[in-house]
Amino acid sequence: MAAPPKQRHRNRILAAMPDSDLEQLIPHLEPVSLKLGQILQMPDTRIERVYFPTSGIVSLLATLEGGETVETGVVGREGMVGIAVVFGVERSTIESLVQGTGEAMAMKSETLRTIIKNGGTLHDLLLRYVHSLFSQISQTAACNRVHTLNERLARWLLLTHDRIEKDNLELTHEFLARMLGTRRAGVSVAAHSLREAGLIDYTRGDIEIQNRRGLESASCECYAIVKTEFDRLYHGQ
Amino acid sequence: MAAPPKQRHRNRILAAMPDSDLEQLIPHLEPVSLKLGQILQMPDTRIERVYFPTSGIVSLLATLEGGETVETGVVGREGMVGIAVVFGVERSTIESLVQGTGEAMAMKSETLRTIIKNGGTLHDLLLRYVHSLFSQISQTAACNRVHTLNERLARWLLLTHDRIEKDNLELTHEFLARMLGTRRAGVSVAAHSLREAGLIDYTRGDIEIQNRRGLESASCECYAIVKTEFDRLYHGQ
DNA sequence: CCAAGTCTGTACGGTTTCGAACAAGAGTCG
DNA sequence: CGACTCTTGTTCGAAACCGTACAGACTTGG
Repeated sequence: MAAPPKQRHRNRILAAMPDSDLEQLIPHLEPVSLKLGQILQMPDTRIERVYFPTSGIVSLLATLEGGETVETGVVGREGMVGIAVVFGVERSTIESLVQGTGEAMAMKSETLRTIIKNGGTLHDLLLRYVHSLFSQISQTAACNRVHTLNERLARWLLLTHDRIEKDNLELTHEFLARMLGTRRAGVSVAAHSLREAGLIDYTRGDIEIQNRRGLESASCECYAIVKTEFDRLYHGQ
Repeated sequence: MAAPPKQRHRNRILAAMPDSDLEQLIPHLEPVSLKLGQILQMPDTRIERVYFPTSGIVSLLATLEGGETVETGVVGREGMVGIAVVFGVERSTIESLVQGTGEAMAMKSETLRTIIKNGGTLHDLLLRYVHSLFSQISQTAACNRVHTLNERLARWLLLTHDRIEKDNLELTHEFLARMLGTRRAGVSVAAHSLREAGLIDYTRGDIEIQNRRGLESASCECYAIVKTEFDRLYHGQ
């Protein structure tokens, strides 16, 4: 039972394809659900499928010795999970973890490889997407170096808010700590101060965005930079 | 006056191309020298040319408000400067700065775009290279978050040493600070402690690697991870 | 050879974050 | 309901690093 066409097009990459090209893809796309905490791709493991999210959000994580993790990028319905396949490699050091429940259209890596082998619309779209992701990761690298936890938390909430498309995020401080590469206690303190400022509210495992504008000024410049680059992706240069 | 073929092949991407393909490229390649401190690409500015270094080393920098910079990746003779062109975009937020004097083969962005439009060997090689670069930047993002300045300095020296292919690096603490996204004074202290440990020696503007093994243990895991991913690039998976 | 500029050594108090720990509230399940 | 687990609040001293400043050593140019 295939998903309705509308659902399919919620992914921005698929949506940007001409109907004729998209129709060739459809037989190879399978709707799957993305469950919170699900690992779509393990580090250093063969990538079997790629995912075009239609809702929900996926974190790209770098893993360090001792099991510590740091988020380096996020993928929502503007992108695809499994870009290594576009590069023609079978595995990568990055872990892909579902951070917000949702749905996606999945495709076998092998199929994608065949389809993009000789260029074409999808290939072009994916490469442009890779550019945005590249910008995002670079900015994250700089951000992690120089900005405070408060700023980074605000940035993270904004980036996630943009992708999840609702006002409440179901996640714990512990989870946030693993994304931000810091201690749970640190997140609690930072979240507390954002709450004090009236920017967010939360109870256990549920954070609510209350004042986006406020969050934007509490955040570092990195949010705006990454957002600009993503907007450019789908609205020309 | 064209550079001798041998010089040309010092760039690993070009070296990996079959002779027949490479010959088609040669007319479009122009030898240029890379001078310390030279900016090959400015952020948010149209990328006119791409560079295949044959020696020397180029830093990829993220720029922050207030002019602070943080290095997110490095390119030596294993790669190409200007990957945004591969993605089909004209500009990126990244600045490319020559960090070690050397030489490169340059090509017009427009030419590269035409050549790789319909796939081909160069396209495949570039994509695989992008994967390595991707790994490097992701790792840097995580590294910047969790590792100490001492560890990161050791890592940086090793990555640079691998690319510069000589034992002395001509650069000041001030320069290193801009790469590592920290204070000059901080670098001086860290460098001092590496010298105390007998791993490096230096006078003003000149750092000498004295004990690679030692540096490797002083460095964080990130060096090994990035190196492994690059080695894989040119020696199969 | 002297003056000016550049580079490194080092110090200061202050901020951010760390690692670790314990308390208390909220939900869950028998 | 009570025991248990999960989540958040909060504290402690310690570490890393910050911004700033100044001194001294080295280099360069007149």
